[in-house]
Amino acid sequence: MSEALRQALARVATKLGAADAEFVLERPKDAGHGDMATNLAMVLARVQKAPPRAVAASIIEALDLPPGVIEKTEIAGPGFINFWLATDELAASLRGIVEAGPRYGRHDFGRGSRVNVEFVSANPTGPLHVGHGRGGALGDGIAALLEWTGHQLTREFYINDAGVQIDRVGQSLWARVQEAAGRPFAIPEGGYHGEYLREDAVKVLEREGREFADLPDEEGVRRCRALALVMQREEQDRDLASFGVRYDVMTSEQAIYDRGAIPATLALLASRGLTFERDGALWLRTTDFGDDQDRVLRKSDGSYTYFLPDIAYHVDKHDRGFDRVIDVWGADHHGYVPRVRAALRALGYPDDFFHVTVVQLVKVLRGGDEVKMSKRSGEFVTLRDLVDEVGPDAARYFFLMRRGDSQLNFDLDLAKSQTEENPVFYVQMAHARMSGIFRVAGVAPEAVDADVRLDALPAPEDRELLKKLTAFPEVTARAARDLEPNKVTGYLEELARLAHGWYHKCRVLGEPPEVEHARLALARATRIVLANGLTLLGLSAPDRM
RNA sequence: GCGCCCGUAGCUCAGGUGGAUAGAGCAUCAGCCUUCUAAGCUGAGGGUCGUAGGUUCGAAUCCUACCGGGCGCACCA
Repeated sequence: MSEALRQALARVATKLGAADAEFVLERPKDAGHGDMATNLAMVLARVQKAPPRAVAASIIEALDLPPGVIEKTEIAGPGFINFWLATDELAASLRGIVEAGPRYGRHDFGRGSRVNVEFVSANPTGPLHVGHGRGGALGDGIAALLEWTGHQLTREFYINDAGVQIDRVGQSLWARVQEAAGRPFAIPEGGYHGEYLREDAVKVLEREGREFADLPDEEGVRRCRALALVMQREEQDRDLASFGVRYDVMTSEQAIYDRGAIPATLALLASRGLTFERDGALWLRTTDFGDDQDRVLRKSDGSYTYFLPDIAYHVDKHDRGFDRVIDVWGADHHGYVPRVRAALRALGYPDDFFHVTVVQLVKVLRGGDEVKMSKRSGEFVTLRDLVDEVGPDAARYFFLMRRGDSQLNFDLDLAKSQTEENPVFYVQMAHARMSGIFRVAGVAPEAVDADVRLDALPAPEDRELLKKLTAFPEVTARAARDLEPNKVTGYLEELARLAHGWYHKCRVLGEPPEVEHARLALARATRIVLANGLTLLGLSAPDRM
């Protein structure tokens, strides 16, 4: 409903000679300011060199809208124009929600755009921790938002299976195999001391036989490296699946090497004159593209830095035809952003091709105290433990409800509590209550048509709730634009609050037939929006709790 | 030392890209309600938007400096 108004205002701006005017059309928090308000007059006042309130009057004069949309306009404050919508317009919105059903809130403005969202991408060296969980929830939420707005989307996981770290896991696992066979052993320098490798070693001996431990060290390490890789990947996939995250593409770093992409990328950079030699190493001139120092691609000992395969990987994504690539990285990698951006800029990719969303660290709280990550005690660190304790819905919701770039306090007690203070519970309960009305009435929500007159909704709560429902498409659009799923959780909490209040105040069943029918339609629409929001975020929308 | 992120009510956080008297939830206080699932309603108190300057009709929002917290700063991955 706001779209028609927005377009009408844009037409007026054009007529007044300011076609590119950037104005805001918003829903005022103060009910006294109408249903919609715009600052267009104040924006135009600058160009027109006229008092804002006078400009506002001429805007209203020039506004051409079909009849039955706006009931009243008003010039207020320094030059805001406030609009009150006609009730027929709201009734039409109610029908629109019910007709769109599960598609309500979707858009197609992203049509034709191919986007890749890469997230988690944990090293295959151990179990996922809570930070990965946050990256997983956020990456998946961003992906879902882009899908809802019509983008063609690929969810991708990058496996760092080629580096030194995986070698060290292989050595560490081999040591644990020796331990499990009752032999002297030593975890190598820089190796992995986690308990999980002990368990893996036992599995290895079960699967491969006791004589596996008798292999020469070199072969044992080599085979342990491969086994560890498979086992850790399986573990991670299982954890991600129980968390509701699935991928379209898994890309192996090793495969990029095997394909010869490394020398190819090096040649590409060199042919463009972007590299130079110094102190026996090969450098990329990233300072020409916004980095604060040049970066080494090939070390003086002839081996490559991690930077080069990373460039090759992004070149690969570009060559696969994506218009846009979004990487979700942990805060500990954010210093790495400028050099990758510089490299891609150097290759001539558009600036909006590459976007990094950084997730800050997660602090887990129990009983008000921080749960420390402790290797010694093996205390609660993994995503699996978290999901086992609070469930996948609460875990996802808590990771999503804050912006990625602020630090997150994950309150375990709150996440588990079955009270209104717990936002997940609160939102899901609102959905369950809407469902409960139909259960008691003995009718399916789908059987209730939305062909109602709005005068049949007598309470101000009816109208407030409906107005909130009509804001949902704007929320998904804005959340997708900003890549911020927390805008959806925030909206759902506001909607749930209104829904609970409405439920409490406005009786549905047993009212006069016209009122009962209209409120059933409103309950149906509310249930649709709550379900769509929850589904978008990868959460369940239970009918009873 | 340098770079990036953050700093808004007692707590946790919003704040639609510069607009109206800075908002919500929780907590506190005073009342009410107990229903289609108890997880609701009304009101009150609570703020130097980290600090100081600047930009302009207008700044929590943009710029500069400083303070505090976090992360990073390799020919590591």
